[in-house]
Amino acid sequence: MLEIKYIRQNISQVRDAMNRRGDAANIDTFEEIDNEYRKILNEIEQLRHRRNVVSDEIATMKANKENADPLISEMREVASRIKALEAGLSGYEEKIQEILFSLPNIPHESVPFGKDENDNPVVRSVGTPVSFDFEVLPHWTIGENLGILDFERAAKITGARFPLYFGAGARLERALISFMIDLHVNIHGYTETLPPFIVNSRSMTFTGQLPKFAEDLFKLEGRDYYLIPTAEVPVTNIHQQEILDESLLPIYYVAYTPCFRSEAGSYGKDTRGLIRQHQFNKVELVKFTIPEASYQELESLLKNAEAVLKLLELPYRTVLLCTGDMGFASAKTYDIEVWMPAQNRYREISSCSNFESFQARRGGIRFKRKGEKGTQLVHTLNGSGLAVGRTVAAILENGQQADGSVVIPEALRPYMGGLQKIEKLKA
RNA sequence: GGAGAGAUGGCCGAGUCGGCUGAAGGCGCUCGCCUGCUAAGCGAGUGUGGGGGGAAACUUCCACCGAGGGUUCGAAUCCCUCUCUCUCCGCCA
Repeated sequence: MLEIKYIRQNISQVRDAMNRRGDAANIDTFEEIDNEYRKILNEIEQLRHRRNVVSDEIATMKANKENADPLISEMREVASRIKALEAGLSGYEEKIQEILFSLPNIPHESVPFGKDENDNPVVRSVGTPVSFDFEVLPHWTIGENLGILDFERAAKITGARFPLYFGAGARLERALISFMIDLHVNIHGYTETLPPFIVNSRSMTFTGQLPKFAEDLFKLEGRDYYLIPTAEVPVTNIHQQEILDESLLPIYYVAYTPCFRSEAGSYGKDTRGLIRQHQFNKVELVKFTIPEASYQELESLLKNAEAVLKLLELPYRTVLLCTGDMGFASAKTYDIEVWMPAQNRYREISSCSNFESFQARRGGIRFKRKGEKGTQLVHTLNGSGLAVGRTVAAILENGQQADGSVVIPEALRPYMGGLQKIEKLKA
């Protein structure tokens, strides 16, 4: 959410920014409604002032045993007038709230203008895709052949887009989670957290999933509870409505959680394999920082996420999302894309964003500087470090051998009980 | 699930015949003074959001005592609903 004061004072810049993101419709109605709102509010405040003054007079008159009846009957009318105006005002208030909640963040100046993912510049490419001298198989085939992935049975249990792992596959998923968390905790200095996997609508609103993207979420029937689509939601909300001491910042959290997404509107996309599931595991990095440090923190966050791929020896590239491809709440986002041999292209495996004060404003996450009065909003950042299911897919495809086995990256072997390659389970 | 208690400012904590309480007091914090020694003392200041005025320091008005309604000329104080927290009992991984 943007600051209403900022919008009022910089209406043309905001309109410009919304245009760059491809939607400025709300800004025009905002100006109109806001003016009307302030007009009414002004009238109400004058009446309230009058009421406050006269109520005091009534109090003193009563104390002096004087007759205050005329004033009281006058105030009776003032009160009903106020009530009527307030009823009208709340409509405008709601409308303004609605617009504020629907406005995306303003892109940082370093974000290139663009329409969609084709306009995302590549920042760097690391590692070289291996060339195979046999027919490259997609990870779902590899996994099914090895007996470690079973989408058919998963569909029986639940439905489409759910994973079921066996044996070394299940172990691989678990190993990756531990490996990633250990790396981020021991080497990168993050604090491990294990948050709730279900959150209320307030938390969803603070991080930006609600009210605009409700259709992407799974909601629990009859309750104000949602399954989290990412650990970003519960972890960022750890500090909602708090005033943090400056000395605590920056705060780094790493959290493993399953993620649940309805994937509405993506029918037909990535129907096979682990790429697009209703439930997947992810290790997420979240930072809270002072404003002036947030962009350098974004760079280090990105490096932290990339480090996972480097250690797993998976080829990847990093792209900077253009204005038209960025997420709603983000001011700047890098995507990390891993090489998927069977698809012969790079696929997103991490997304690292700086939200600046967008989430902090919604969630009331502030900090206090020593020696200064007042509080300031923190900047929040997060990034996947990494999406685990997609990492499994990448390992299966990049590590596949002619005989159908899959070589496990060396860094991961200690987490696999020393296993070097995954071979077909005995039937 | 049953029975109670409670939600006030950064923190602790007053505040029930509704009216100079935006909120006593304490702690913490900031600035200044004092003090020659990591302490103590003294003075002042110290919530958030919004509207208006001012270049600014600042000033003025409105709102906010868990949330939302209601009663009233007037509510932190009375009534209703909800949420959350805590204690005891039961149940349970």
